[in-house]
Amino acid sequence: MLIGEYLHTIDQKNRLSVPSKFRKELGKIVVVSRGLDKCLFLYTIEAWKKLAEKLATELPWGKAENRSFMRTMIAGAADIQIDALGRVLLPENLKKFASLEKDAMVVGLYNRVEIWNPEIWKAYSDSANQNTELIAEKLGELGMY
Amino acid sequence: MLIGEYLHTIDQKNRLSVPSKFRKELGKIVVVSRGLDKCLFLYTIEAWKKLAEKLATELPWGKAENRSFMRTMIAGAADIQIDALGRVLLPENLKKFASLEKDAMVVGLYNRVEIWNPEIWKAYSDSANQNTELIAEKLGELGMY
DNA sequence: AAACGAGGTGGGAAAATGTGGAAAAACCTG
DNA sequence: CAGGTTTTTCCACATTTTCCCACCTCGTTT
Repeated sequence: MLIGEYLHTIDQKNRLSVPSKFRKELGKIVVVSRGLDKCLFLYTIEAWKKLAEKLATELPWGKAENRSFMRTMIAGAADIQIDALGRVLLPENLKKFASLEKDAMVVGLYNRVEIWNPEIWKAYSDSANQNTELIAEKLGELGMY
Repeated sequence: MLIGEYLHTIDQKNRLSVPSKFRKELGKIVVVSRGLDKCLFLYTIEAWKKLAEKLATELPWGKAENRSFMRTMIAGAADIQIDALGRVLLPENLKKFASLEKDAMVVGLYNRVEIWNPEIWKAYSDSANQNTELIAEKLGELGMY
């Protein structure tokens, strides 16, 4: 179970430490792809295969936006080996896609990890937190109170 | 059943004692997440997994508000091991979220624990107590006389 | 009232983690 | 094939986190 926020730095060689709490679950090789909302998605191989299959079988090809979504997710993906010290090497194109520079916010989302530019993340989560009623409503729907 | 209010201190290392009465019920590992009204929610790992599973599998990410809610709840949470002396280590981001500094009010609410800044808690419960009529009314609605 | 025990608090030592850089290997190019 | 450049592997440091122990306070017991 991948949860939590971690602020890490990207060094001159484009290496980024994976939070140690995530390493065991992620394994040695992961898949990084373009995500939604200007961040990167990082999956285990298994989770990625499931997702890709779902996309390929369940997403109707008729809609242009679906084709576009699939292409960005799958074509832009790269399988990356986590090095001996628990770091991933970010490809230049993905780094640019997510506006990543010196720092990165690494967040766990249950079955995937997202990598954000910290400033964009802050702006995003600040605006999300202002929506208290929405959160309360959703929590209620889920039976958490 | 988790009930009662306890005023505890957060030490320099961000550790907070869980009231001993709660420990048995909570188990060794808990999840702390952003709650409502600027407090933190503390769940058992089982309760949390149910919620996270629902979030991850049932909420379609097509909708932006679902993604936002997921990120708030899951990324803004932390799984924490209760140490040998019954303390939890609060992550910096959650501490900030709930405006926690030196002291914390730890409150049992039947099936979850809430962690409050004591001043906010006081203000909140004071204002709640002024609404005696409202409380009475709610009790009535629930069929409690 | 002293002794005792349980619960809460604080701090030090040891281990783990994150980061930067050097050495080695692979790659490309002229 | 040599030279230079990039990529990968490895090592070392510093900081953070984790683990462990000692103390203090408060309430209860003898």
